Amino acid sequence: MDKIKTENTETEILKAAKEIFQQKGMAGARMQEIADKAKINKALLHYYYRSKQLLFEAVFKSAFSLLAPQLNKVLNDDSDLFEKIRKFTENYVSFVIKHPYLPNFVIQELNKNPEFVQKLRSEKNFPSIEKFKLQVSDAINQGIIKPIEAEQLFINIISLNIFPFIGEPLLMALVNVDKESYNKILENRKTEVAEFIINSIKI
Amino acid sequence: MDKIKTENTETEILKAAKEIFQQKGMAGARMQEIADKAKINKALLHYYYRSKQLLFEAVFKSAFSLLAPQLNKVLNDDSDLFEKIRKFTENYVSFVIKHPYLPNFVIQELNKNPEFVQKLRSEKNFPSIEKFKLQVSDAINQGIIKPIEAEQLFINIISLNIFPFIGEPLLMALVNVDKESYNKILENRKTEVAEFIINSIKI
DNA sequence: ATATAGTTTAACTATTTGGTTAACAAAATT
DNA sequence: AATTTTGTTAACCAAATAGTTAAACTATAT
Repeated sequence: MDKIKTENTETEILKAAKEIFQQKGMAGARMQEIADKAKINKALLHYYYRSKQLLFEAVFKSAFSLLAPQLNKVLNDDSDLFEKIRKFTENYVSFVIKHPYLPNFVIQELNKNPEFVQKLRSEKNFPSIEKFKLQVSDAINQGIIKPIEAEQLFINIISLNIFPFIGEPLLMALVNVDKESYNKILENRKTEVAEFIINSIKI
Repeated sequence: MDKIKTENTETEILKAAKEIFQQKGMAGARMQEIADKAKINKALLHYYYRSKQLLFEAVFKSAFSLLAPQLNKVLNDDSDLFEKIRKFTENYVSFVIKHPYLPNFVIQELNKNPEFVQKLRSEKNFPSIEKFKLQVSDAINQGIIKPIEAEQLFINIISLNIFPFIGEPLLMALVNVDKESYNKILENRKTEVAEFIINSIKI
């Protein structure tokens, strides 16, 4: 089947490109290396994706479309605030174990290319904070949590969950543990982080 | 003066190299661009630093030696735990405003080159967590704070302080504010973050 | 004044790298 | 069965890029 063969090749390329781009970034990635990993000729990369830039954009969009639903779990989920924080924290660790380089990749390339954000924003499913804001102010009015700006709380949640992965090599060195122990620490954070946040805001 | 002239050129190169490497990373930086920024011929870069790799290492070490004392403020300062958290948080924001690309640069290059950590570890002034551990367990024993592992608390402090800068483009988009408003949010974090942490752990 | 050591440049080289071309192979279409 | 379309490759090209060389220049010491 032609269709199947094509789809396989195209998927193979995207898979290989993801690995290389996410590990080395746009600037550090080499088309030849991607071709090798996909076990095809370099010209085929250009046949399917025209240029390094376009291949990169395909990888980037695909990465972001995996990350966005994760973020939406904090922002646009209907569950109760505390429950939401607990679920997100628990899920996020599992997510990053499946896609270890992904969050770092997205953040890194956004830093080097802040105008990308505009492109992402216009797309559907781009996470919005509005609902979360309402939920936080409701919880404050109902006396469930102490006054805090929703933006600050959101940044705290995201920071506590994402940074331990992005800063892994640095944190491992500072905390002075090996990979195995660090993984245990991360595993513990599945519950630890949520309780840390809830402790801070609950009345 | 010969000496002064040499030192100026060498310093000019390092200054230019810092800017370029910290913004674009090892892979994205171009020797020509560094030479242009330092207003010298490209051959002079090699005269003073032999290779891109060596120039990069000079920049990296210099960057880390600025970051290390900041981290030591949480780890090896003598002040009281709460006071320490407040001071660190306050200082860190000012530090990053002075060196916007620095923390991201260090973390990014460590991710792409985890073996760098070994080189850094052996150097003096490499931050150690031991003192902080004692301080936390003392505070727990004295009933000042709830039980928490020092490692987890440390990771939380660092995450809450560093990530808002590293994730700036992403967070700005998610929180849906412009640069000016985001800067205000960061400014507020100077006190906000410390209180968030202390609220969570104090009894 | 002159030798000497250090500094700087223009021009060059070798290699890497993204991208192209032309020929070939395999399917799909007629 | 013939032809068109799609997929794949080896060989090639031009631009970019790290690094080199040799000569010129500058300042200091002799």
